[in-house]
Amino acid sequence: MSDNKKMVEAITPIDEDFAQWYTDICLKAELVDYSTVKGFTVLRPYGQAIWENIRDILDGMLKKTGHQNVAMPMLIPESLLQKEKDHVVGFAPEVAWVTKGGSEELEEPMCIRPTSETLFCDHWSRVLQTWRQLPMLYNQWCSVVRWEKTTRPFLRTREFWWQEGHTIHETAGEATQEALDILDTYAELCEQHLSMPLLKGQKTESEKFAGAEATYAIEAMMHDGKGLQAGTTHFFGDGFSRAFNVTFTGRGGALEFPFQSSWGVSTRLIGGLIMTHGDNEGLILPPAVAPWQVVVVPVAQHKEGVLEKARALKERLSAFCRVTIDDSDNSPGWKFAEWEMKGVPLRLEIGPKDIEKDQCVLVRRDNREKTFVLLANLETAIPAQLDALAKALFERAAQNLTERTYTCATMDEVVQTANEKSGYIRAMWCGAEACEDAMKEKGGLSSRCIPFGQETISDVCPVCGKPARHMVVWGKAY
RNA sequence: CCGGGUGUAGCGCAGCUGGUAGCGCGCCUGCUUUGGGAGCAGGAUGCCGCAGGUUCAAAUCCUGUCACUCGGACCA
Repeated sequence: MSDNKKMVEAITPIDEDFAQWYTDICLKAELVDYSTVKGFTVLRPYGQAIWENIRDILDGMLKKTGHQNVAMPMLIPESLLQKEKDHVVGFAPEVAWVTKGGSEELEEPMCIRPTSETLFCDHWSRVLQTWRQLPMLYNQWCSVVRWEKTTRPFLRTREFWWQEGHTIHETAGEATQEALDILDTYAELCEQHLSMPLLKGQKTESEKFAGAEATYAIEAMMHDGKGLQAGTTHFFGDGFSRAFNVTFTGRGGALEFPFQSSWGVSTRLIGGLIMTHGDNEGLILPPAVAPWQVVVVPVAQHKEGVLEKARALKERLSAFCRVTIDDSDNSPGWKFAEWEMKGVPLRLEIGPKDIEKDQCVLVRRDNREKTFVLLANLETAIPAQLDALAKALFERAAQNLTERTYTCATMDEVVQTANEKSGYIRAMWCGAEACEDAMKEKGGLSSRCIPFGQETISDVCPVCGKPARHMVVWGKAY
């Protein structure tokens, strides 16, 4: 009963100010702290633990499909960055430079990697000799730096943590297939483990990665209807190979250039989790990546035997789930609120009344549903509830994605929908960049992707009236 | 980068017609409590974002700067 005011003060209501609500959660759930340098954040233990869980899942998938981890240098000499033209034009405005070593001016400035294509290519140009070495399927977990103007925790920070995969192949077909396969891997990570439904598709020319021939993306939708590019994969053709003179002797004896792919997902996924699943009580974490899947909260813990029982339970549960116990001096109500803020999927309450009956109370974070469970049944009840919660999160997000996806045939419809609704708009497109710009000007929309599942809404581009070439999903994005 | 807002104790804020800093929460100690953010008593905590300037005197006025935040532009 006591103090709902505290809750209200603690976190901005989600419907009142979504952006502020998001920032509040990042801080109140103790995921991040700001550092003294603009745009750089500290990943606190709880945030880092989520990232490590995401990392471990994806790392396992990548290794299963033959990828190997490597570690590249952090600095890129200016001359190396310059080698691929489109690439340098795309990244030059946002790189940070190192110009001094100790007190000595460097002969050549070096940038802190914004991404490592150039480093991988430089390396391959030295080690690749024969087709027998192909494909090379490399990946690295690292942080990169991009000097962004506007920053927000997880979504856009000047330094962020990610994995970047880089592969080279004998043929263009294999490299393209790699980009598409990894897109599926990302989709599996998001949908199966993060309970985030997605749209898969190809990026338009203007949204493509600097230096790529084709960029593919998974696009998620946040609770407020804005899009989030959750991951991208790229097919480079042999552009980088040629620029960096990466060659191998082919099966026929001729010198050839390998075809290349690269791909990445980052700590931005954590931002996606927050904005997909969170509510007014705080974060809600999918069990697969929750640092704690269950929190044991003893009730009336000073009473004879309660704490001992709770601790024993925690030990028992640790055999099959990630579990912690809150045996601090705080009141039960305080603990409930605190662990809800942190998004722990299941709460297990145990007090004197339960102990008498050999039971406990399980409370689901997403709907606060309480169930009394016999202690003997926990080994089956907990996994079942975690599973049900993961599915419910996915369903809720999928419904949001479906309900907020609108279909428009004319420009009037597009503009009206963009003004009145928040979400994705499916509309046809002729392929001209000018029409993309017009969507931005008139509706504030950018092309999210050309989805793999194409449909024909009309025969013409709503902007210019010329024959339509693709159905594009448009939206406002983070 | 452009525009709005904000920097005072760990958090939220008051003090801003100049006179050397306060409230609530939290924190520490003790006792009582414990099924939705517990109660009482006692206690500790400040380079008032930073740097200059005006003044006998600056949290307060002026200038600059840094950071956070919201919106826009830009952008993986």
